[in-house]
Amino acid sequence: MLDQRFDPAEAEPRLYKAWETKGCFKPSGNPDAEVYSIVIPPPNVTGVLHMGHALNNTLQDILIRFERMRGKNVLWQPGTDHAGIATQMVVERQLAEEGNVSRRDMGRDAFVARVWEWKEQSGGSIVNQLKRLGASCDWSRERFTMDEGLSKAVTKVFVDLYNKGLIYRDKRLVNWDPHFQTAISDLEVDQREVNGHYWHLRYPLADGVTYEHPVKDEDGNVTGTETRNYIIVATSRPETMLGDTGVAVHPEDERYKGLVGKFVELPIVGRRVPIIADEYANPEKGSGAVKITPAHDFNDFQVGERAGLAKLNILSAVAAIVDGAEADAAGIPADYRGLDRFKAREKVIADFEAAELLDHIENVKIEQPFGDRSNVVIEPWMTDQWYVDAKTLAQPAIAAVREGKTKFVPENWEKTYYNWMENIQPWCVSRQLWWGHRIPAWFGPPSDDEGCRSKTSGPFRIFVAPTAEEAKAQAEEFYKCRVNLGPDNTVGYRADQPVGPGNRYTEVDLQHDEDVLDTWFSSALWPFSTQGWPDQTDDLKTFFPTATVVTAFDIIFFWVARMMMMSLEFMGEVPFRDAYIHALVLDEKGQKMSKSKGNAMDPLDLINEYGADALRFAMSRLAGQGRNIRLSKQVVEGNRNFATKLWNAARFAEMNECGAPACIDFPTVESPVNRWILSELSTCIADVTKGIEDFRFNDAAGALYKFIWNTFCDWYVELIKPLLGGMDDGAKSETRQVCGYVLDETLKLLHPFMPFVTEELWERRATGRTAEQGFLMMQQWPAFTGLHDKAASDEINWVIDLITEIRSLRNDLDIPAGTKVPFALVNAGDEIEARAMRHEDVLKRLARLEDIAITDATPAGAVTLVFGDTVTALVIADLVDIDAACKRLDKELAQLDKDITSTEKKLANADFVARAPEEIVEENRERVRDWTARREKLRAARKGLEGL
RNA sequence: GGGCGAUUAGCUCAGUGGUAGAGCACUGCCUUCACACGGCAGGGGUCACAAGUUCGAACCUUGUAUCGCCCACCA
Repeated sequence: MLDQRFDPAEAEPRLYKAWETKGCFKPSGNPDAEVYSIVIPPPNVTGVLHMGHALNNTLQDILIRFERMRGKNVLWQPGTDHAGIATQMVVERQLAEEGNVSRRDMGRDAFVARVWEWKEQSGGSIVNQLKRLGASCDWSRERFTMDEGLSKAVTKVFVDLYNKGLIYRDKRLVNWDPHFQTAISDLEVDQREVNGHYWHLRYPLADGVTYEHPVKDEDGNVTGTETRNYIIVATSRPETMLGDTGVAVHPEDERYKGLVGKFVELPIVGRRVPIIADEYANPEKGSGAVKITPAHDFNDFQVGERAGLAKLNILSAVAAIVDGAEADAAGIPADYRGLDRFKAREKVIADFEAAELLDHIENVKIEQPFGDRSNVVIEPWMTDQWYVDAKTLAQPAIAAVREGKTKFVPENWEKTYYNWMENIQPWCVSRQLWWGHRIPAWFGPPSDDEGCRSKTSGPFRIFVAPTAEEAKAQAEEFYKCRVNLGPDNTVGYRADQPVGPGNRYTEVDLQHDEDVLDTWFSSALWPFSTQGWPDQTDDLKTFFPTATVVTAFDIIFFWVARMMMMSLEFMGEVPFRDAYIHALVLDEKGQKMSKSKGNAMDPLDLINEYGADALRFAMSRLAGQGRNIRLSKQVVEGNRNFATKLWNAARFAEMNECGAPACIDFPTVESPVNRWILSELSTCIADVTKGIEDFRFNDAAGALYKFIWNTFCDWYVELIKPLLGGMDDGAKSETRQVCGYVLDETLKLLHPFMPFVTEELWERRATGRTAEQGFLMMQQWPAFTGLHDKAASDEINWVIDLITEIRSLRNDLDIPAGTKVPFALVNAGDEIEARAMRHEDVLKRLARLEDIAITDATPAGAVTLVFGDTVTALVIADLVDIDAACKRLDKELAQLDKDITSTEKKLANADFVARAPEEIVEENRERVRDWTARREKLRAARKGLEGL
């Protein structure tokens, strides 16, 4: 006997373990079956399950369980991502808490060993959390982006791209994160609006130059000019003036035209820098004159390139402090050395103020770049980094989507994809971290006879190879001398080797690049690196390309686009046929959930409280395409209630011995109610199947909710109670079979969404089921082989409508629920009378009727109920509230009058009749006929009431 | 600055040319033998606004307003 409720806390872990132990998550390996594979978006190894993961993996699990039940050879490939910055951060924090030495004191090898240790001990707890959610990944194949195999793939891709000229080293401005002390890619920078200032600084003009500057009154009208021996520039970052190498004005700006070609004398550093004309200067912004710091600003960099200005690094590349070799050349005073950039800012302002060169300060909101993980202001920096030629790789990736080889769902994300891909910038892939894939590049001294492969050649000769030994061999071949592999952790290279005859070195030390690759570089290979590439494994042949990738829109650029590029380059194929882009999970107010806002809901809390099924179904029902999901506790609770409802339906079945039938011979089913529910089931199967196929999870879940609660529980169960309690053994047996069958089929349909409660019920309903049939999750997906019996549907819908009408009337007339009322059909006709008699028990039971009489005249003291246009039925009651009955009729009559009038008006319109499709016109005519007939009957009933 | 999306019942959202829908919340009744995590019955909307196309518009077109998000080099 089933308990009154499902206990998820007890059942879910037990069921999950049973599935996993029995190997249910492994691919079937059936060579005749179609293959269906998904690679999980690898969560960070440091990650904890959040709502986004919960949604993302629920949707994948639905697809996976669905296709598995459809008999496909299914693989859901799991794994985690080494997450360079995040992981390094976690371990460094741990070191600090334990009072240990810092990473730098520890040294690279020891630190990396320590991270691995952390990973083995505490990494990947998210895997267990995914199991709580019910994710049916094949964990025996779990991968990690820093596995040996995946690292091999990463190295190969880097080397190959380098050899193809698609990876190169370049010195240009990068987004420098001063907190983590590494370069980051454009995507890892968030623009945030903050309260800031424009400092309007006076730069004295050199060589005694002066000019006339317009003076404005308070209303902005020019009232005259004043003579100035300075030019004003506005800046939100005053400290960068230390690295200024120019001042730009717009060529058409009348105010400054005369100053182009002149110089300013830069305060503090005393450097002469030119005033140049450049269209970048916007006369409307600030003072119209803009200071140019090419080494610390992306715009200025380009202006500097055009004007041939020097690029002076004034901040140290180790921390955001004023330092570095070039600071000397820039003439920066000694008391600025070692100052933090913001301290330097204060000092610059103070110095300007002291020199009476600070014109004024303006309070403004400014957009500032922040590191998305560090949350500190990004410093644009001139450094040598590795870049991927994304523009070249993007072309086939764009074409593949245009040709429909990969489809985005919903389609509108293709625009976002194109937009980004068509404007893609070089991808900076080197990171100054220790945790990650070390870049397979070795530096040697430059040679005179051949420049190195980087765009700006720099002082290095670069050897890129899969292993140090191969790099060494390359170098020996190149230098024609002895080559040593330099020790790790030494910065730079030894170019101080003696040069021999013929301008050749006699001995060379190679230094392994210190940097590691962007984490997303390895993620981009995930669909094929997890399957054994670069080896041509069976898994690779079987499961690549994958069917679908499921991810949130904020990952399109980071991951989806890059998988497309890498996959097309190295596999010559798209990595997935469909990219399903789902929404973000927001809180009930539509705010993005975040720890700092304190509005984050923990999926594990919800799972503990309501069960994983409830959370999964809640999200599925809300997962409409193109919509964000607003989740609240209340919604999850509602879906837990749904699970209880299903559970109790099964309990009802159990009490009434509705077991699991071996099979149903549909054509032999006799009872209309059973034929009706089988028809409804067919429709439900079609809707759910189509819904999942089309990634319309909310439609599929909605169809199930409606079928189970409204159709099965509210009506079918009630309608069959008389049959189950009746004397007709044939009907009873048939009903038990059909009820059991429909319930079992429903469990299958619901299983991808609510795997636990359905599996539990399947097991508990095992009576009559053979052991070999096994788990519900391994059952075959229901096919559309039920039946569609229109006559049965018409009949049962008639019964349902009649019961509803009578209940409504009873309610309006305040007839107590317990009171049984006599009921009569008046001149209803043979067919209707027969139908009513067939369902006499049900009608009496559900409408709470005393009896059903067949008459040809309205009984005395009765209230008539007009049901449909052919049936006149009536309710007899001793104490009827006449006023209430009249009111009810009047209300409906008023509505009918309104409807009839407006429809008649429509039909009187010649254009409508002439141009609208015939069936629409006929539909309207029929409507008027029905309504008019009904109105006549209602009017008669109204008259009858007045006589009481 | 560019792009995308949204605006339908108190709330969350379906509905893409033919009589406005669901869930939750709300109101009333009901401890009826699967379920009070329940049942039955209700109330509640000029479909943001304006113009246009059409016999007919929540739906198509254009514009406006408000909100949200993404991208973009921080004077």
